[in-house]
Amino acid sequence: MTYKKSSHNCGELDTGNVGREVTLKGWVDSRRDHGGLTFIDLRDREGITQVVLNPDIDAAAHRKAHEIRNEFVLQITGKVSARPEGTINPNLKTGKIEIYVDELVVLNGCKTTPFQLDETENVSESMRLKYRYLDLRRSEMRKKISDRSRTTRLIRDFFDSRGFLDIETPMLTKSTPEGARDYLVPSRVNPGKFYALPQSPQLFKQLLMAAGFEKYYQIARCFRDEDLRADRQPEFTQVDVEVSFLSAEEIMEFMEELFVIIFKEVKDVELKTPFPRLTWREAMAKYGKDAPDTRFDMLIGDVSDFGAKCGFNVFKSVLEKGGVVRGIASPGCFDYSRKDMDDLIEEVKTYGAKGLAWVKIDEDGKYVSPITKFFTQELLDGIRKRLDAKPLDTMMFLADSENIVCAGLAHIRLLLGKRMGLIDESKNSFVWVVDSPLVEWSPDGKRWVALHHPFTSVRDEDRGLLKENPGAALAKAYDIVLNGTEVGGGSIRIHQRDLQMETFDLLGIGADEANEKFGFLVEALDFGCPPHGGIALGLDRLAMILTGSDSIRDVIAFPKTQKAIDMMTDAPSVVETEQLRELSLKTGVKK
RNA sequence: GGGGUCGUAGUUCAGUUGGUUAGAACGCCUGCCUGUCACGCAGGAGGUCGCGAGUUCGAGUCUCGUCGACCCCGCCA
Repeated sequence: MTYKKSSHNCGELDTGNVGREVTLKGWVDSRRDHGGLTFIDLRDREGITQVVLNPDIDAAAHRKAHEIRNEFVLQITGKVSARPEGTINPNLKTGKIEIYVDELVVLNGCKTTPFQLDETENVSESMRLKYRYLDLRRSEMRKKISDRSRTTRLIRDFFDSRGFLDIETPMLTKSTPEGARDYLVPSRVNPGKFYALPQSPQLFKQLLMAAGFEKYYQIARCFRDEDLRADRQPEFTQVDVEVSFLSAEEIMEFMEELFVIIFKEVKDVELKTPFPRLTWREAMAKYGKDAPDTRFDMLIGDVSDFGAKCGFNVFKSVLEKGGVVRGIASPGCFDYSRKDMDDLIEEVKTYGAKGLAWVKIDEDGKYVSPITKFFTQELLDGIRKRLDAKPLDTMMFLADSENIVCAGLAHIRLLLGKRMGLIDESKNSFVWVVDSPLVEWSPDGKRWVALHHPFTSVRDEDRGLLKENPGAALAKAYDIVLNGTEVGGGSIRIHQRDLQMETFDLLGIGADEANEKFGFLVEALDFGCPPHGGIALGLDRLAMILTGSDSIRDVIAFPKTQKAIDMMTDAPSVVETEQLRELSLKTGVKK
């Protein structure tokens, strides 16, 4: 085999190179054998170049080409030629030229691949994940992974150029009581003790502020041992940011600059700033969730006041128990059959709703529904106005606790919004969701739990509420939402001991426990910790939206399945008893 | 922990009311072909219908169980 240095990649040759002797290396994308003449599309990361094997030019190379199959790895040397008239391929960047091969070296063969690497093939994901290295050769995946790399590059350049320090924080850290389940790592040197893999570098970045670094960022891997979803992996990447002395508003403006750059460079989209701001209460009331998809309207309306005046017992009894009645007008759903409506009812039942009431409006504006008899005309007209419903719409209502009503209607809104074509997929709708409650009541735990985390500061004007009415206290928190997906969240942190201890106390973390679990942080606050705050962006989710992917797995080179298994390596796996013994662990489940 | 969808050739799928030898496309193999680029033409190989029970004269098809992938609820400070 004669090794030769590549002179070009497979995507750059053009008519300007005609006559030159070149060497290319790459994979066989396809081979077209015409007996006398054989064409090979040679592919690398940059593109495809057609090479021609002609027995009149080199008989040996032409003979060898007969043995070549898809995905063989080749080194070819030959002369760049302009393609004959009528054989130019306009779909190829290099379509005006081709290479007449005088030396062909097979660098490696390739077995028949378990699935075709064509773009048109819709291969099952488990097959793709098992042979991920083949899946990643497909141009669609290559584009997604390289767009993600570009995004990462832009993020680093952005922070570096603004004086941020990239500082690494430990991966082997301390298990925290609150929040998600930790991945635990047994300590061999300290039998019976465990590290936790970080759910986020939260505490460390705050300590870096106490250390006086002022501006910190890190592209940090984080781990959560919870069940997976299309947008959730057990290990994921977070763009972690923390700054001293800046207000929430200043941090938001600063982050908007970053989003503007990313969308310009990666998607060539000009974002308008400032992004709209929505209070958490508004988001819940109008969209039913704290991560609203603001690409379309179809807003939820509260009709509890009308419900109280009607004769419909389902509404009245819910309201008497402190629940709410809310509705939404679904455009163009007048022709929905009984079956269609029943299907929608099944949808909302997954969120705990017991049913879904509906009133159709015909083209003359008349109400059609089994429940109209419980309402006066004035009530129905009032509801219709509140929901901005039009002829041929169907108004749908949920009556239940506020949480269930919000979740159910949010689902209906997204489902029908999508089905009715209300969502402009080309839009990139950012919105900041601000002023969220600091805590919410957990009926299960019968205690207050932090909506963000225990280090988030309450608004100055709400400090008194921590004791009087914790549920009404709002936080100095801000979440950034893109097209209905939360892509980041941040807050101004607590930087003084008193407030931190008071907040711990509210969350049921007593002084002793606080000292044991977070003593190092509380102590640091006492040693001149500056006011600080920050944000964490979900890089995987951002890349998912940037690349138009439906699943977070498409922007992660080696993701895990819904059962948190790596189909390629088969992790997690059983380990030797000896390994367990060294770690002072007992053998677990027998296999 | 719960609900749903799916599982048939290497891949993507079709398979009627339970009835003869389970099909198609692409891929693969052999041969022919000097202007193809989804090359073409001729021929060929390829199946434990995820797995295990059951019903039946007879099961890819019906029933139960089980395994796996995906989507969702719970969970994810």
